[in-house]
Amino acid sequence: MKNPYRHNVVLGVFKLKLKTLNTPSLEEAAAFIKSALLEKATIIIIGECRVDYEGRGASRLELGERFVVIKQDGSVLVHRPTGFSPVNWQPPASVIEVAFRREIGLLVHAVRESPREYLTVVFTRVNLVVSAKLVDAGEFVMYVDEPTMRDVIAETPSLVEEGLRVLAVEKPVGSGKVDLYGVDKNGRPVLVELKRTTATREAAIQLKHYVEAFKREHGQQPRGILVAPAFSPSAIETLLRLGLEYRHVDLKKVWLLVKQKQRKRIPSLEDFSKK
Amino acid sequence: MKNPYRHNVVLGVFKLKLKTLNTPSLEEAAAFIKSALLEKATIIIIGECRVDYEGRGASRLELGERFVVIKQDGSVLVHRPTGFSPVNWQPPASVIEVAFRREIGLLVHAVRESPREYLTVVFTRVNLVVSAKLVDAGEFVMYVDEPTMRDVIAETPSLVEEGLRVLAVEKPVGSGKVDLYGVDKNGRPVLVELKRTTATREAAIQLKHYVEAFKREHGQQPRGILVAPAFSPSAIETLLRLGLEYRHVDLKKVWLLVKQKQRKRIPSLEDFSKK
DNA sequence: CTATGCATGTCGATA
DNA sequence: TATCGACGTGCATAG
Repeated sequence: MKNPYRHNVVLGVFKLKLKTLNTPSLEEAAAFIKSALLEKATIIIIGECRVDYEGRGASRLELGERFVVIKQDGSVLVHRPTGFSPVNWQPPASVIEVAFRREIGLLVHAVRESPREYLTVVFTRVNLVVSAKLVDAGEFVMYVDEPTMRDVIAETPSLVEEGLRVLAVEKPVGSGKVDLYGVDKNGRPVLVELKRTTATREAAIQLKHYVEAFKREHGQQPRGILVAPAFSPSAIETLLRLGLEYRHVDLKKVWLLVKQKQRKRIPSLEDFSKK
Repeated sequence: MKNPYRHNVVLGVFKLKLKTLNTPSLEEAAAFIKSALLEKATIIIIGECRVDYEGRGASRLELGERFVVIKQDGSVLVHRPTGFSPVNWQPPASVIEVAFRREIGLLVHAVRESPREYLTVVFTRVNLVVSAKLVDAGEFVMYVDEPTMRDVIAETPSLVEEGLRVLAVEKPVGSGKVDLYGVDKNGRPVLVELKRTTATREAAIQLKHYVEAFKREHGQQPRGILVAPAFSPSAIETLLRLGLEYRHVDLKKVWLLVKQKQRKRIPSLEDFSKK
């Protein structure tokens, strides 16, 4: 047989280089995957497998149908048919070995140093293997996130309080950095801690830490204001108990200001959805 | 043409039901994916795409080659050729729509309510589509995690301190729960906070919160002990400043005790790896 | 449903 | 390399 792979198809040589291998024997699959690893391709394996992991934690996954992804940087993902998270994985830069063992099956072994971790996938059946050399230089921009929110409020401090003047962002205080530092209309120092999502008790405690560190370092008691779109009950209880303040911020207002700054309008997703 | 799909292959009907579609037109891909969605299959699309997201945040990903997974429960993952994390995603139970638009391309639109979030993938080229009905009832056991560590130490408190008696696990204190509550050999109350990984300043602050809440509720100052395999410098600094204690715990010892309790030995991964 | 805390969290920035 | 804090964190669990 000239070609050791059944149903082997090579497509789009000049663009995405992609190969598929349908219903191979485990031995054929092993050869195909080894070759794809040498090419540093992204590999997707669909079939029936068991998974063992040992490292920072330890787990065992019994037999079932899943798909396994080996990426071009050595990361490995084992995905079940439901759920966002992979059930098992190995981070980038893992060393990957593939072997066929007659008595066991197709082994995909990923090892990582520091911390030392092992992931072993044992396939008892392979339905499909895909190998693809993906080229992806597309820019990724997250344009509504915590840094954005911080910058917008730094430029428009009235969103927090009238008369507030912001003097620094990410000001080092103690062993950390407070999001915003400024003075209020009475000239009193103000520390602002920002949360993009609902603020928890932890955020209140974090702010308290900054307030105390500031007092130790500057000998002056600053106001501490926690700014967030919402607050958990325990956050409010803790804030009041610790003598701190809080302000709601309307994320929609922040977004509006962000979009005003961005000249080129980003098309709404509604434009794509049907009426 | 009887079959609207080129290179359509149906395999393993009695086991994993899998179909592939090679180098389809965008229109063919749309039809194939719609059909697969009706079957509630796991779908993998490999090709060139752009991605927009808007919801809790907002992002745009420019053109590049990726693979997109639509799982049987409505979760969507957009993966670049490197990295553990998907660059974009939609959680389970999202509503998915697929459409072909001559001027735009192949649209995969995933919408989620509460919070309202949109994900739109626009394919300009599709190299491969895979549809697979995966059946996965395999049990997943994580046998070294924080609850395990807590239970082991609860049964063997000498790992923390000689003479310590544990009276409660997950004891409610204030608005949270402390991992272990007990009394030392002198009858003084002890609160133990456990970390499975290196303890940070946050962990120390969390423990302090429990100690203060306990004092408020019981009128008695308890000892607070942070137990972890390692401690960051700022954690130690904070612990000392707050009058708290810390103890190293050897995870290997904990594992040994776990494995002793588990009668059936879990096979080592070394058994699979070559000599 | 919200609130809370763990996670093999991952990831990026920084010292 | 280790530490630190954000994350569209996800996720289970308790109330």
